[in-house]
Amino acid sequence: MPIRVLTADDHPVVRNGLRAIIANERDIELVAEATDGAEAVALYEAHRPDVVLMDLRMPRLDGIGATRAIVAADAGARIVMLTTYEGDADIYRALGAGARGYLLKDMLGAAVIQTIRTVAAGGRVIPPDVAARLVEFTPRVDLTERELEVLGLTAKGLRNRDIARAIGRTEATVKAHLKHVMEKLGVDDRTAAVTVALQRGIIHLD
Amino acid sequence: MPIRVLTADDHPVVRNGLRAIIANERDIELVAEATDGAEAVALYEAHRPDVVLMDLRMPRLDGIGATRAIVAADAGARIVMLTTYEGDADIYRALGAGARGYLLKDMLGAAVIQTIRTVAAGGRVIPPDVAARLVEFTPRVDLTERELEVLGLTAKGLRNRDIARAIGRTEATVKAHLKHVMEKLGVDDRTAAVTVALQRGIIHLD
DNA sequence: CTTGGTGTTCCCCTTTCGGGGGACACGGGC
DNA sequence: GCCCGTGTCCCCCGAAAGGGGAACACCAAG
Repeated sequence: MPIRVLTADDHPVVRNGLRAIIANERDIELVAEATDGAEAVALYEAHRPDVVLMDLRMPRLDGIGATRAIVAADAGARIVMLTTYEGDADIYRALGAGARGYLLKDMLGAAVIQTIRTVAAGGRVIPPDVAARLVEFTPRVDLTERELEVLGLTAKGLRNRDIARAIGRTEATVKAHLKHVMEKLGVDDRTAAVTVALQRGIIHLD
Repeated sequence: MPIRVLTADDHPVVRNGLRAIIANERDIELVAEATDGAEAVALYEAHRPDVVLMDLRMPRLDGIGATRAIVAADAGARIVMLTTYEGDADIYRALGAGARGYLLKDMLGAAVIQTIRTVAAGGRVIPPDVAARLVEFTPRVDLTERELEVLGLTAKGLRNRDIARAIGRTEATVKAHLKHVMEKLGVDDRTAAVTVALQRGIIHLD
């Protein structure tokens, strides 16, 4: 029995590429292709594939959300996040959501196939080459909900006073949160806090 | 005689996808695949393809630089930038560098084929659907070299004083440049200047 | 040649930030 | 019960940042 695979990516070119890569393997069968996270969840339910190759960035529902939804319904789901490197935070979140693997898009087709087989067999592919090392050198940073909220508003260019109004708190509170954020990120000004958080995937523009 | 095409993208998955899309067309031939900008320039010289499908973001030399180099050597080169939307500034730069088309990666394979034919025939494909509109609503912003330099250092989290030292000018000068940047971008603080510039592709992290 | 625009440079003044603390309430975990 | 993380708020003060001019060089157009 072949390994049944579902792909989820909003770029047709990427879907085509994965289809082409999989087509060469006799024992791997592409059962469906989703174009966004919501569709991925629906198609997973409909086909119950052995492995899901999921993009992180998608419309409607992103890869993290789709992974959470699928794993919630089927704890045994084998999902591989296949994306470009967008910061260590996304890796933590993907694995935290239940992903069994994390592949970078600059890997060769052979690596994709290899990963599908490994994950289908119940294994995990926590990038031994790339992410693993990056993760070693970048201590994990956990911001609280409030800190994340304040940082997000800071990224929009709001002043402490306006952030305070936005969240219904005093400016002193906002300053305290931002101070903690800067400490955790190891920087000493709001602009650096924002760019570092963006690089590490802790926050996103949009 | 078939339309001879060269692709340039650092993601194997994407190259596979383009190869698969092109393989279905009898009159289009994929003559070579580059994995970065420098290779694209070399392969262009070696094969002189009719059309180049070029990614914007690549190692060593990016799509803009590769386009400039190719066009400098062959003014008649027909290059299509094929990338995800990363701000209007990149579109301006790509077209300014000599690209004949600008395709978004979320377009269907048919659109890619259509574009190849149009550009091969000497036409231009300035995205009639996406970029065109976005360009209408986002007035073009041109920052001077100095302003760009100051903004870039600001994004790294440097203080005005340190930026001043870095470029060998006084802090007052840096503040003036930054003030102009904020005016041009329509914001009133450095953090917003950075995030807006990032969104529009005027500057990049890394 | 003179005008006008652009890019660069600089200073003064007011507002906002960042860093050093510390305080108190609430909740879960040991 | 006690501790610790989280969230809230406060003070003080020096350091940055933002806003409003303004001078100068340069180049292109009238």
